Amino acid sequence: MPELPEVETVRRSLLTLLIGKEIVGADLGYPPLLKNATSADFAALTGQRILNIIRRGKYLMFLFSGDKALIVHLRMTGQLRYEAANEPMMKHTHFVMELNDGHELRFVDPRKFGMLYLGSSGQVMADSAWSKLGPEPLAQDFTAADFTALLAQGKARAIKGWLLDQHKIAGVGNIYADEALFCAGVNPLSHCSAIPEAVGEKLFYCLREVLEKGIENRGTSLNDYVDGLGQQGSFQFQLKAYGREGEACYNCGEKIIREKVGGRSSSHCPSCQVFYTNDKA
DNA sequence: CCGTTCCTGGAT
DNA sequence: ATCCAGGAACGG
Repeated sequence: MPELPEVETVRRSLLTLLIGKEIVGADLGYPPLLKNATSADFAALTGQRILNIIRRGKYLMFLFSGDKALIVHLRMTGQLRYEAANEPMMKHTHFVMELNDGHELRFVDPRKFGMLYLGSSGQVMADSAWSKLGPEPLAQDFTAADFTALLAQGKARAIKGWLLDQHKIAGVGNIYADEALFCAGVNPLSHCSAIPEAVGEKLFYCLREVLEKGIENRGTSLNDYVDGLGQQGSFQFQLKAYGREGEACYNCGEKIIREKVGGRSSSHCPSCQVFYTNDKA
């Protein structure tokens, strides 16, 4: 489940390996992944050089010469792998970009949930949800005051669903949402606008902390996630809420429980995560 | 705003 | 054999 820290780790792991490389062949084996163009368009990347890789939320954008760009969203099980051309192709490899260094950039995605967009950088931002994303939680000019002001606009919506809404804040998924809420002591069902300002600020700093620690630890590898070189992260060993159902809370010893919030499983401590509500008792 | 859907592999 | 994981598009 690649979220912001995992996607950023993939970006960093690929960056120096790919910058300046020329694409000498491009094959899209499963065309439905490419949402706004054809496999012939994909093949036409041949001859271009890779200029940069940037990230916004959980989206990666590869910038090529010739004013071309490719947006890749890994969704649940997508992997971008830099592999030697003679390495056996993994099952569920859906695109291959041959490079002029004897390697290939391969996209592997068992569940085929991934999304690709191809075109000019302006086009791919418009065709994907890139341009509709909320602020980057780690951006230096995004402040606690900005965050609490946005939070207040969430009104009676459950904070968990709000954190997962990419239009509000970019890059947060189920794991880091649960971790941030645990860190801040906020129940996932809490109403956004009922969260006291000081607690909202704490949530902001907690969110940043778990995302930064996630990046420092090169991501959370629970099921499928690996970086561009196939290496696992280690943040799964530092999780305090996500996936700890039935285990003792590190703060109070109470058992962590899991319940559905907005259709998604949510792990939290029933004792030290406070439920803030707009409803009058 | 919420629920449903996409898809496969792993757990039960 | 059935259920579940869940990011985001889509429909209501």
